[in-house]
Parts: sequence; C-alpha cells; structure tokens
Amino acid sequence: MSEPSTKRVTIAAVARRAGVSPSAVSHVFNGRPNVSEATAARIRAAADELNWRPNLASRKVSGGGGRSLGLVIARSRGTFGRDPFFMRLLAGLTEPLAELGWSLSLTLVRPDEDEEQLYRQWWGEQRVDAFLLVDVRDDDPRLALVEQLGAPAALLGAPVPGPVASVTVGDGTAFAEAVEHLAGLGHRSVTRVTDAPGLAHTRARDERFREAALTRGVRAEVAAWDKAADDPVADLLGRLGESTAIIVDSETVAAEIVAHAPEVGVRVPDQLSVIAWEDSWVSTIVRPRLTAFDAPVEESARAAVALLERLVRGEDAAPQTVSGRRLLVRESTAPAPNNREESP
Amino acid sequence: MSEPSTKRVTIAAVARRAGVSPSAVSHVFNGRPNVSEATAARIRAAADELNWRPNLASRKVSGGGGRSLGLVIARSRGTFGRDPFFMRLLAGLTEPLAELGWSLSLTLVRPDEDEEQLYRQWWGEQRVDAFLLVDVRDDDPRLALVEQLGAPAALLGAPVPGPVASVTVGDGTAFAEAVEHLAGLGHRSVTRVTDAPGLAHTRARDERFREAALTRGVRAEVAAWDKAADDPVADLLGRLGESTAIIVDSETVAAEIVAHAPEVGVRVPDQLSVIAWEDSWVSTIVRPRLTAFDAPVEESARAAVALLERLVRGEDAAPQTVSGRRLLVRESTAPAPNNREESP
DNA sequence: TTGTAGGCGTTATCAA
DNA sequence: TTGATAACGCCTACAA
Repeated sequence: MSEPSTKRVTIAAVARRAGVSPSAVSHVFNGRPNVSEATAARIRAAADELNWRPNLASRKVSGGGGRSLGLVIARSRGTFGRDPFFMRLLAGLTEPLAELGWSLSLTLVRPDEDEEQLYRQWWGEQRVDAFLLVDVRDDDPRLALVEQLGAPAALLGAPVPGPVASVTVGDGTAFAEAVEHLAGLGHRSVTRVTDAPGLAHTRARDERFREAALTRGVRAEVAAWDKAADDPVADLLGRLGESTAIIVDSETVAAEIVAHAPEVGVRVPDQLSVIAWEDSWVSTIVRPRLTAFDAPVEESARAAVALLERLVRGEDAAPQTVSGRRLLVRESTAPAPNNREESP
Repeated sequence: MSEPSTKRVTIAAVARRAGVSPSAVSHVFNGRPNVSEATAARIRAAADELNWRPNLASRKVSGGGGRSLGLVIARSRGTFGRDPFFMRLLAGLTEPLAELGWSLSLTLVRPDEDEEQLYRQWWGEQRVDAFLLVDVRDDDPRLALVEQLGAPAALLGAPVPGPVASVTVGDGTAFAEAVEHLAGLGHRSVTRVTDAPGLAHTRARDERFREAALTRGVRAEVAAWDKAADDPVADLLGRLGESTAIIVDSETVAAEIVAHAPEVGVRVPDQLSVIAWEDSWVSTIVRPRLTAFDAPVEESARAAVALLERLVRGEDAAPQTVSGRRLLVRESTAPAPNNREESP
C-alpha cells in the first residue's frame, strides 16, 4: 500500500513552495487584503499543486473558523426511522451548512439516556459550536442547559418562553384552512390527534384548533394517540365519539390509521376523513392518499442555520417564522357520512 | 446567567485546581497508568467541578483522538428522503460511533455536483478521518480517490475489485429463499426489478438470481425501473411478459408498485406477487403488506464502523460479510394465478 | 509518580 | 506588502 500517509502537507510546505512565509499563505486563505495579487496567485497555485487545505482542527485551536452544528435526536431507532420529517430535516440542513462550510454532527440517544450529558460533552469538547434543538417539550431541561453553557442554540418548533431562539413554521391559518375544508364537506365534529403529548407545540396547536373550530361552528375534540395499546388504531377510533374527521399531528400515525382503519371496520374516507399535519412521500403511497399539510421543512432548516450562524458570530437573532404550510387535498377527506347524524 | 462564556476552561485551570501539572491531567484523561489513584481522583474531581473536557480540536492537532467519520451521500433530497434505508443506516451508525467517541459528519451532494471535490476537501482539512462509501457504482471514481488520498474507507454493499474494504450483507441464500417461496406458490416466471442500474451490486445480484431460478426450474427475467416514465408502475407492469412475480431491489419502488398496481388494473397479490429486497416500516403501511427481506442494516453499520476504526489505527482490515437477511412473508405474495398457466 | 519542554498546524499581532 | 513571533489547548517524550 505504498505508504500513503508519508506526511501530511502543511501550510509551511505551501509557503516554501511559493517562496513566501506561512503567514502569507494564511492571509491569502483568509481573505485578508494585504497580499499582492501576484504573490496571492503564486500561493494559490502552490496550494493547488500540493492539494493543501487549511487543517480544520488547527484553525479551531487558533480561534478561526471551522464551525459545526450539533444535532442530538433523543429517539429510539424505531421512532426516528419511521419519521420522514427527519429525512427532510437532514436533507434540508446539509445544503445551507455546506454553503457555510459547517459540519453537521449527528447522533441519536435513547430517550432513557442522559442526553444532557451529551450536550455538555459536545460543548465542552468544542466538538460543536451550536445546537439545533428538536422535539422540544414543555419545560425542556435543554433550554436551561444551553443557556447555562452559553451555547448558541435554536429550536425548531413552537417558541417557548425564555431566551432560546426558535424557528417556527407559521401555522397561522392552517387550522382555519383545515377546519374550513372539513366544514365544507359537512363535518360537524373534528378530533385532533396528538402524537407525543409533552411536546411544546401541542398546547399552542390545541388552542389554535379550538379557536378555528369554534368560529366555524364545528365541535373540537382532542385525543392522544396511544402507541402502547394493543391495536392503537382500533383504540383511537373507539375514542372518537361523534367526530367524523381527524387531524393527525404525525404523518406516520395518519398513514397507519388510514392503512389499518378498514381492517377494524372503518372506511376512510367514507366514514372517517383524515388530515395529516405533515407531509412526505409516504402520504402518496398509502390508500387512500393522505390529505396533508405540506410544511416548509427545508426552509425552516435553512432559517435555523442562518440564525445559528448569526448567534455564533455573536450577533443576537430574533425568532423566525417560516410560512408556507399549505393543504394538499388528496383522497383521505370526503363528505361527512349522513348516517352518523342521528348518533347521540 | 452569570457571564457563562467569560473564558473557556482549559487543562491548565483543571491542573491548577487539582494542584498538579497539566500533563498529569492529560495522563489521567488518556488512561495512562503513571498517576496515583489518589491524585487521579483529585484531578477527576477538579475536572468535574470545572466541567472540563479535553478540547477535541486540540487533541486532533496534537495527534490524539477525536475521530470523525465522513458520510457523503450523492443523492437529490428527494431520492434521499424517500429511502428508509438511510434512516436505518444513520440510526445504526450513531450507536457504535458514540461508543468510540467518533463524530458523524454527514452531507448530501446533488448527483450532478462534484462529489470528489468534497472528499478531497474533507480529507485535506482533516475534517474527517475515514469515509464510508454508499451507493457505490461500477467503476466508481471514489475508490481510486480514497486510495490516492490514503484515506481509510469502507464501502457498504457488494465488494468491488481493488483495495477498498467492504461490508456486505450476505445474500448467500436469499435469492434461493425467494425463488423457493415463489416456486412453492406455483410461479414459473419471475422478474427481478432493478432500481439504479449502475450500482455495483446489481450484476452480482443478477447472477445470483439467475442461478437460483435456474436450479429451481423457474424462468428469470430482469427489468429496470424507469422512474422517468409517465407512469412508472404501468410502464413496468407492461414489460413483465409472463412473469407472475417480481423481486424488487428497492423497497420504495416495491411500495409504489403495490400501491399503484390496482389502479392500472393489476391486483396484488392475486395477479402479481411482489417481494421487496429491503424492509422497513413502510412495508407494513402499504396494502397488501410487503413480503420483504429484512437486511441487517444496523449490524452492517456497526461492522463498518469497527472496520474503519481498525483502518484508522493503521491495522488492515479484511472485508466483512454480515449475514442475517431473512424473508418476512406478508401479504404481497400469493399463489400464482391459474389463468396464466396455459401460456407456454 | 510527577513536572518540564517541545511540538502539532493554524491564525493574529506587530514590526520590518 | 511581507514576515517573525507568540498564542491556541493539548499530547508525548523525557527528565526530575
């Protein structure tokens, strides 16, 4: 294997080859204006020939660039893997990150593990320079933690009280739209199905939903998805009361409901209309295809990166709202069944 | 919040607090045996109180630990996002990586971008210490590239000629099993549906498939999935000839076929049996549920990490085969239709 | 068992 | 416009 790692090429080698001092090379590669165009060109050529690039670790040590974003996802492999949202998030993160030259450091921790420890570690090691917080819960200890550490951080989701900046997808008119759509189809009672109850955005959404329903004369209920139940779909459907339509926080759950409902005797959309609060390709491979809200995940990712970049530079950054949630009407919503009318 | 970022705490601070020299601290944190248990405890206590951890960048500069694995995925956001395999891969990677204290640096590049450039950059910057190669194609330029760079690398998928180590999921008996299963159901002609034609494992699989079919008196065909077609499913089904069963490389494609086939007049599994070569939760939310091969993705990920770790330490590592692909019979396979029997 | 000194590759400061 | 020189925070000989 011909000893490939003879010696790593350094800035000194480039300097020697260009007949200048290391600092000149540094200047050129950091866009400082005090180098003549001629020598700059010579330096760049030398670097190219040697295929040299500034060592990231060294830059970090000497205070320079080389930033990296930490994303810690506290989910089991299973619940991570079955949420297409994360694919979109990751994909959306990489592009703006690449533009900045930042790395993305990703890890999963099991929900029962001590994730705070990990934040401490990554920050302490200076492995990352900022955190993106997802799945933020009410009273999430990470909020105080990043504050205490002094780590730049932003959360994706509903804003929470406190100084941690947030990037929110503007739900402004979404519930109104959804309820409007359903009311137009004759539904008089709608249940909102929440996935993980503790999440910070749940309460805000509940309120919006209730408000939207109220002003349209639609009855609003809320039910929690119980994944621990023997047959979660049957369990949920059994708790629906008079509702003829549901709005489901999680797309995965919506897909499961739509797929499984017929097998427990409920036809979608004939007997039950279903709207998913998130959208991905999954919505189109279940039958009936899911009527869903397409959220601007990629844009949120970009906004979050931009926000964190500002924070890292020491500027302070205001909370961001990204708008663009739009209802994609597909096949899982239909006129309300008449036969439910008499039901108490 | 009491000025948190006054000054980053360093090894010197810890040393001072413990009343020792910096090197003593270093020794303790690098597991060297030349420190008495008493002072080691004192040092650890001091580090704890100061909440200090060795700066990763500094360790890297001074040749120490702090490794990081590079994963560059050359896919569009869309094709990345709709492949559950990557979720499993990422999830599977994080655990062994965390055990080693390695970071995972992830990025997506568009297929038309110069991905080699990125490998060069990451390696040159020493942003990563090893690469994991996925979606390896015949004659993949990255193989020569990592060799030239002297970068430790391993590929996930079929072994390729050359010195780059590979982690392969042993397909040994998988095709035999699949064909056996289908032959047992009366199928006499089976088509293998390939996703991306250039991938390195395609040819190997083709051969295995043909062989397995031959020895069981089943006719073997191969057809490529044409995602550019107006209606890819209809297009594919139109090219199936006598085949009453298909084995589909990509789970996503299989899901799409199963979902869409009835809409173009083909009932699954009555008229067509479908087997997916990969498995994830998606297999269970389409109807009929997909009969699929469950591949040990997490184990492969772990094997790849272990292999790369050895490579980085300078040991050389043999190609690995991870076994455990097993057929999960669900609802998308059924007895072959009779009406096809008369056909020669 | 502990501490000192030098080096890792880069950036920043300041003099030439 | 350039180039010494001193950090940056840690690790590893080697000396005490």
